Amino acid sequence: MNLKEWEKAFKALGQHLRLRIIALLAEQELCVCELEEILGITQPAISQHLRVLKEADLVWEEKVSQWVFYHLKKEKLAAVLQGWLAYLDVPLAAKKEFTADYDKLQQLLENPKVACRQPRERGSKE
Amino acid sequence: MNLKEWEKAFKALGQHLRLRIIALLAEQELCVCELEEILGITQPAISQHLRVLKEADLVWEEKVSQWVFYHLKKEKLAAVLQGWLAYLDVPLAAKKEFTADYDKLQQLLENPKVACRQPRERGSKE
DNA sequence: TCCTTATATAAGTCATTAATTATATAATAT
DNA sequence: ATATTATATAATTAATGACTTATATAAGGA
Repeated sequence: MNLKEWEKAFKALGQHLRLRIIALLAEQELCVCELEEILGITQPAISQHLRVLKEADLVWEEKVSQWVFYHLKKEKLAAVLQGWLAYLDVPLAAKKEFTADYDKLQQLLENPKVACRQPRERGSKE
Repeated sequence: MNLKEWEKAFKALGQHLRLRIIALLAEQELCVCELEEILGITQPAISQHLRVLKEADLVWEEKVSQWVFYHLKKEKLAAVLQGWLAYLDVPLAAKKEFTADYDKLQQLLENPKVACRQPRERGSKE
């Protein structure tokens, strides 16, 4: 997982209809026409939401004759969410995508140019 | 937690700058001017992203003289993400916000009007 | 074959979000 | 007081996103 993938996944989750779709697919796989019935929105709207979920790799599709059944990738979803929490426990210095940010932060903390760190040393960096 | 809160939290997480801010605050609390330095974007942009995170209840602010230090609510974030995963394990019938959806789904499954469920009974509802 | 059903994609519109510039507020320092 | 620094809010614009209608594709049934 990298930042871009997490962003895409969280974006996919950040929409009420898609959260509903996920909750429904968590119960069982459903085809587009069933989601249409349940959710009461138009078929293209559903196809588009499903595409967003698929591009975030949170669902997979199974074509059965003329129908397409969508399945939730529950393991993947858990890996994404728990993975983000675990990632936050990695020290900033060890986060590959944050080396530039880490360097900037070190400068700020070590350099007495920054007034907000003067009076009493704040924060956990001693 | 309810659907609206989850939607708001996921929306707040679905943006690369906010993910970066969260990763930085996971290391230690930072004031707006420090985030400005590190992220290299304008101060109002940062304030606005912090507001989104605050409205999703993922950060808290500590005013120290003229500075405002932002802290990550890591426990809350974990509760949101793990809570969503746990919620998905609740049977649809027991999800209070999904009773209408559940009823619709039952109709679909019990009613032989729906062609896609005819050939072989698909899905886990037997 | 032709018609119907299921789904996807395209194009257009409207709403939401992100970023900028400008301004307001609050605290400190002179 | 006045000036400076830090932050927030407002207003505007630009970019995304969601939804609609229309159309394309694919499969099955008459």
